Formats: sequence, C-alpha cells, structure tokens
Amino acid sequence: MPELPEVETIVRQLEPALVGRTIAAVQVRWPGTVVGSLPAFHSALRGTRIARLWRRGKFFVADLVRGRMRAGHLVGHLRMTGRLLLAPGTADPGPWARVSVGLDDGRVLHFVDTRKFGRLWATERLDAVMAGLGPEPLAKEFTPAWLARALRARRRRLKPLLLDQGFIAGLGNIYVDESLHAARLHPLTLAHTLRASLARRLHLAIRRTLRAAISREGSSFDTFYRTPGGRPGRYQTRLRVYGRAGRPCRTCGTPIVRTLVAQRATHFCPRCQPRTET
DNA sequence: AGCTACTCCTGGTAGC
DNA sequence: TGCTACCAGGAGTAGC
Repeated sequence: MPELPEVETIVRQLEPALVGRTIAAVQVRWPGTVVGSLPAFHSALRGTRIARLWRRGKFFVADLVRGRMRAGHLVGHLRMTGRLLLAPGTADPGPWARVSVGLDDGRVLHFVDTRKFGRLWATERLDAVMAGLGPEPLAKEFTPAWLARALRARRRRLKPLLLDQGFIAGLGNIYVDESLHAARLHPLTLAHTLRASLARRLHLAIRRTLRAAISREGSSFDTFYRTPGGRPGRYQTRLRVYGRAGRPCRTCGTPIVRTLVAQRATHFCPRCQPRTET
C-alpha cells in the first residue's frame, strides 16, 4: 500500500538513475494500466529524456524533454500493489510487469502491479491528472493554522477526511491510523469540533509520522511494497496501531481495536484515543 | 455536503 | 490434500 513515504522513498532512490536517461522503448503488457490511447502513450514517451523525477501526494512524476523543449510528463500512481523495478534489460521482470520502459543505458524501468489497480499517464496537462489534490503535508503551505481552519469547515469524521486526497495529499490507511494515534484523536471525531490546540496536535502528528516513515523507507507487508532496489521498508516494525488489532497499545498496553469506518479497516487505542475529548 | 455501496483485481488464507 | 469463499483496499462513481 504505497502512501506518501513509500512513493517518496521510491522517487529518491530512482532519481539519480533515471534523470538524464532517454527513453528508448516502451512496452505495454496490460493496456488497462495506461490511461488514454496506447499509440499516444508510446509516441509521447519514446525519444524523450527524463529531466526531473518528483512526487506529489502519492503520484510520481517524471518531467520529460526533447532536446531543450519541454515534452510533458510521465505520471504514475501505484495504488495498492504497484511497484517500480529498475533492472537490467536481460532480467525477467516476472509475470506482473504491466508496462516496461527501456532506457538508453540498457536498463528497464518496470511498472509491476499484481492487482492491476495502478495507473500511468503520459500527459502535458499535469493539472488534469492531479486535479483537486489537497496540500502537501510536508510543504510550507501545510500549517497548523491552515489545518485548524480546514477542519472547522468540514463536518466529517477524521478518518475518511484524512484519507480524502482532496483534503490532504498523500495519506493512506496506514498513516491516517498512525497519525490519529500519535495525535490521540478518535477516528470518528467530527472535524469541525476540534479545538485549535488539537488541530495543532494533529498537524504535528501527521508530519512526525510521515517523516519517521520516510527515514525508514516506508512500511512493507507480505510481498507488497519494496524499494526499487528490492529492499523492504523498515517502518512496519514501528507501527503503533495499524495491523496490530488485539495487541497491546505501545503507549498504555490496552488492546488495539480494529473496526470498519467508511469501508476501511481502522485501528485505534480506545484508551489513548477517547471518543469525547475535543 | 457527506454517507453508503459498488467497481476494478488477484494472491493469500480461513474454513471445511 | 484440495476446494471454495472471502478478504485487502485507493480512488472513482452513482444514488440517497
């Protein structure tokens, strides 16, 4: 489940290998991964050079150029099981490589995705792909004051609100649960009832959680997320609530509760995150 | 505005 | 052992 810390890790690790490379070949093995027409996808990418690799929310973006001219962007979203794998051209990327991008140094960037939820775009209109995304939680624009004001304007439970990419970009199920625990807030708390001091606590919790996860290269479960080098992340051992139903809270020892909120598994400590304290 | 339900997918696993 | 049923879930959409 790649969220902001996982995508950030992938982008940081791939950047030195990809920037400056020219795309020599494009192979689409599963058309559903590509948004838009396949011929347009091929012609938009082939022959371009990767000028920059960066992240916005859970999207990764490669800025493309032809010579000195801007040539649009390759944008991707890993959704549930998507991975980026940079491998020698001779290596077998496995049965789940959906799109493969051959580079001028002989290596191939594979978009590997068992469940086929991931998507790739080749577009000149970044804003069209990322329309309506909320602020970056690690950017300057995301301030305690902004969050307090934004929360006051929403009559919605914190859990689905924080999962909403239009509210804040980049949080997913894992880091919403972790952030709410760090902020000692119940996932069903209504956003507009939060005092400014609690909004500040949530702001701090979100940033600390994301930064800590990035510093350990994200969280890995089962056969899912790996860094482009194939390493698992190291943050899953630090999780305080996610995936820990029935196990003792690392703060107070109370068993972690797992419920369903808006169809999403939701983990919290009933003692550290009481329902009524706003 | 915000909620639920449904869709897309398939490997892994619980239950028998 | 081998089968089936169900689950995980990010995001888009429809309907209330």
